[in-house]
Amino acid sequence: MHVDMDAFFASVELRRHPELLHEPVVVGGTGDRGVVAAASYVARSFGIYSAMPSTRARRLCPHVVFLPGDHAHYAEVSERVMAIFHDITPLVEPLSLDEAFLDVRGALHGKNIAPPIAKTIRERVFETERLTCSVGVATNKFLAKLATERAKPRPSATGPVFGSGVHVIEAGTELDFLLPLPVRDLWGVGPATGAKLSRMGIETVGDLAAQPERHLTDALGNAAGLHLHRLAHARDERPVEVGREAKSIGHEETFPKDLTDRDRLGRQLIRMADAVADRLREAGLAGRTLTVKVRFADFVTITRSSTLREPLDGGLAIARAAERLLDTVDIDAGVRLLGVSMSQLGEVTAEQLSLDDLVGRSWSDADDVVGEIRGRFGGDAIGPATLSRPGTGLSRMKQGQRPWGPDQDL
DNA sequence: TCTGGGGTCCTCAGACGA
DNA sequence: TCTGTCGTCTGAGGACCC
Repeated sequence: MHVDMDAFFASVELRRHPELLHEPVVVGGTGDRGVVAAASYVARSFGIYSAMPSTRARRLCPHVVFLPGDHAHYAEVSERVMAIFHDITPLVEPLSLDEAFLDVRGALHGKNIAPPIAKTIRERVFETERLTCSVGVATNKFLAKLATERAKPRPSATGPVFGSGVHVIEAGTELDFLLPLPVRDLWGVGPATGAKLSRMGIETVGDLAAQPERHLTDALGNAAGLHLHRLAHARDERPVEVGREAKSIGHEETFPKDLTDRDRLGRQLIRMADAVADRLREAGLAGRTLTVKVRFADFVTITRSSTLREPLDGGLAIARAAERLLDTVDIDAGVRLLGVSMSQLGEVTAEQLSLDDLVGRSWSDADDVVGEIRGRFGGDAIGPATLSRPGTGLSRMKQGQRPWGPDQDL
């Protein structure tokens, strides 16, 4: 079973701003380089959809109401919704804040009671949160996700057209549902693979299913070819996975204007390293592989990475290593986006220190103390001195504070 | 039309040791 | 000692997802 909240961020905002209920509302980056994170159904009736550049959304609907978004609040709501799912079954695999897979086979006791369970979930979510969700029921994960799409409300000129909110693909009817769909509907077929398949004359899942496995692995590579061949035959044995652990933690930002000044970029890098270190420490993790990502003015994107002998979780250590990587990059063309991420994560055992302990200790110890001070007095209580210089216009930025593009100049 | 941010997974090439 | 092969690791980049 797959559950997906309807226009989640936008719906949460409409709940807080009922006066906007009949207005086109978008949650996303408000600046020229922002994108739409979620569009209300009224906004969708103007042709606005997620991931659309904010400038284009404004052109399509000049009176659209842009809201900057509140990631922390959405996370809280998400947690409560997930708790409702957990009341139904312990086998819940969240995919993002607004959707999850549920394995309800254990609740079936030999009977197909998934449809009533789906109905119950919708009712409970609406009763407790005043939010609607759509549910797909099928014999495996990817079909359940496709079923959810069929259950979703559809935007129209007069507002959203709500269906039953639940779509069930009965066992034995999987291929009837699947084969007529456009191949682009399959999980793993994006613009690039879609274009490649189209050049091979493959437009529908049926076309794909008719291909020998070898044709697909030759054209798309081993993993993607096998994966799509299986999906096209409605085969997906992936279990609902509970408690998946993060494999990387990173932070990246697009600047309102391209940067060419090395010092300014360096300060941005320190700020991002600091944000990543914060999140690593919160999770009790350290990373061995550091990656710096640079996107130039022409949108060409490169990464430079380095695997370190010792795992890092300190802001200063990460920043220093990141600066060494940045120094290998020619930034004259202008940098549009900069990012820092850590992977090869492992647990660390934290050691608490006081400032008095710091005399004669290492920078990693200082990072621990910084973490503790922020824990007690808030995230802005302490930070790298580089970021406090008058005139830098910089402040510490945590995940979600500017998640959908820059709002104003640096 | 001009493209965010946080991720995951895959491919490929090169280095290196057995 | 030299060569070839294989597996593994690393680094870079691409594609995809929400």
